[in-house]
Amino acid sequence: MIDIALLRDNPQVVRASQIARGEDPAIVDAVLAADTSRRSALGDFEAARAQQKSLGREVAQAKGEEREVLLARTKQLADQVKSFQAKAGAAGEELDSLLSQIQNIVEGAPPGGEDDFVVVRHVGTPRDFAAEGFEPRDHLALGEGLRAIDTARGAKVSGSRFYYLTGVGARLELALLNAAVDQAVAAGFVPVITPTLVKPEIMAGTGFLGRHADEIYHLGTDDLYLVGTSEVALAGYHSGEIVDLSEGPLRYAGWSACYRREAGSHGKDVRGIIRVHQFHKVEMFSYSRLEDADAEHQRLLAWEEDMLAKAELPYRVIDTAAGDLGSSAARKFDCEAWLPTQQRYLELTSTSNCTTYQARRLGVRERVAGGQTRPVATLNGTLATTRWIVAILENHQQADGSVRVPVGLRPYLGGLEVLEPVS
RNA sequence: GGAGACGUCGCAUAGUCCGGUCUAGUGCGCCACCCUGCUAAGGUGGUGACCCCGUAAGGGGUCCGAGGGUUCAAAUCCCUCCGUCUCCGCCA
Repeated sequence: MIDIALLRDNPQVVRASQIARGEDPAIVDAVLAADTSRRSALGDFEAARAQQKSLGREVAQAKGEEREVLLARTKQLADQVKSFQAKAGAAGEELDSLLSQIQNIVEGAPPGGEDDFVVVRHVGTPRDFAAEGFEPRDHLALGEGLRAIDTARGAKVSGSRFYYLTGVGARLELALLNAAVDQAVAAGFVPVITPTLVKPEIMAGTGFLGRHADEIYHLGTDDLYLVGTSEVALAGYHSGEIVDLSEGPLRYAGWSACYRREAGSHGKDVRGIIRVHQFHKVEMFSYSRLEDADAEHQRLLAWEEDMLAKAELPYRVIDTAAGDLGSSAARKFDCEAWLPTQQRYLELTSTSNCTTYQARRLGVRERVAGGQTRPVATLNGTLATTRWIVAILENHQQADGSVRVPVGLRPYLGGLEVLEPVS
């Protein structure tokens, strides 16, 4: 939810943001009109209600005939109040519905669509497998050789885009996630294991039930949603609360399974575990003051890069274009690791600054000097996911099909230095 | 799954049976000021959220777990739901 006051005072800012995202700017005028009619309806209701209350007090005092006369008047008024209230309610809903369609105001993101990202920097150098004298295997071939990844049985049991991680595969995932949690804790994050089923209002509050609602699993019997990231549960954690940010941002590191329907991605990344329905993720989540949000965003990005350094992966950082931002994000940076067998970069982390968009919907506020409250900013960023296994296997593979374990992960694998194929 | 109790403005609690004087009382906490050479104690006042009108001062409205209903009028009566607790059953 964007700030209606911003829209009233600076409608051109909102229009510009909509245009940058490739969305319809005309909705701004629809909101302004709905706002006007809601205010007028609310005024009618409140005036009538005030009259009803004061008459009610007179009724309580009055006796006999005087009371009868008053009762007749109040009965009439009651109908009027009811009808005004209904009108005001409807006008309010109309406004909310329009306002909630407006996505967060873009801040600093490059204009354009998915392909218009700006590369911020490259870190590390992709290996030259030709010079090393062998053809790199892809992550699934490597994973099968290591008896680490089993997509055939995943499909047998659960369908396409499901998999088993076995042996060193399972251990490697745990190693990654544990390394991520340890790093987060060292940086002051509170580690959290979150619910993965959430109520509709929480899912809607984080902005995931808009355009891409068909990406999300829904349990109809219980009207609960399976989260696609622990961001959802962590954003909901302080919903409806007034939080204290006087000591700096509140930082949580969520550990959870993540579920995605991957509707509309048929035929894309079908091999292996690049794009799957279920995976694990450690996610950083910060509640910060709005004026600290940019700095916090940069910190989240830096922590992501620390993890990538532990995994010893070559990657680039991109500044996502406005048209490719999620509805909640004002700005987003992705870190993409080099994938040798596909000669392309693969997203491993994503950090978004959602400014006050989610907090406004979820009612997360802070108290400021003077006793006033205002919405906080929320930010999130990836520390590790199952997908990282793809990049680690491919980038650290050796000619014999074994895989060198990055030094930073060895403590989490009992000191193991090389993953050896099972013959 | 069954039975029962409970949910009030930071915390604790009154009010609910019997609807209007609740414009929600009180204690604690907190804030400001006063007093006291410091501290403690004491005194006075204040003390929530959200929305609308207004430059402001100020005025008005909504909120007693949530949502409906009855009524001229609901914290109070009725219904549904949610949550917490206790007991029983069942399952890990």
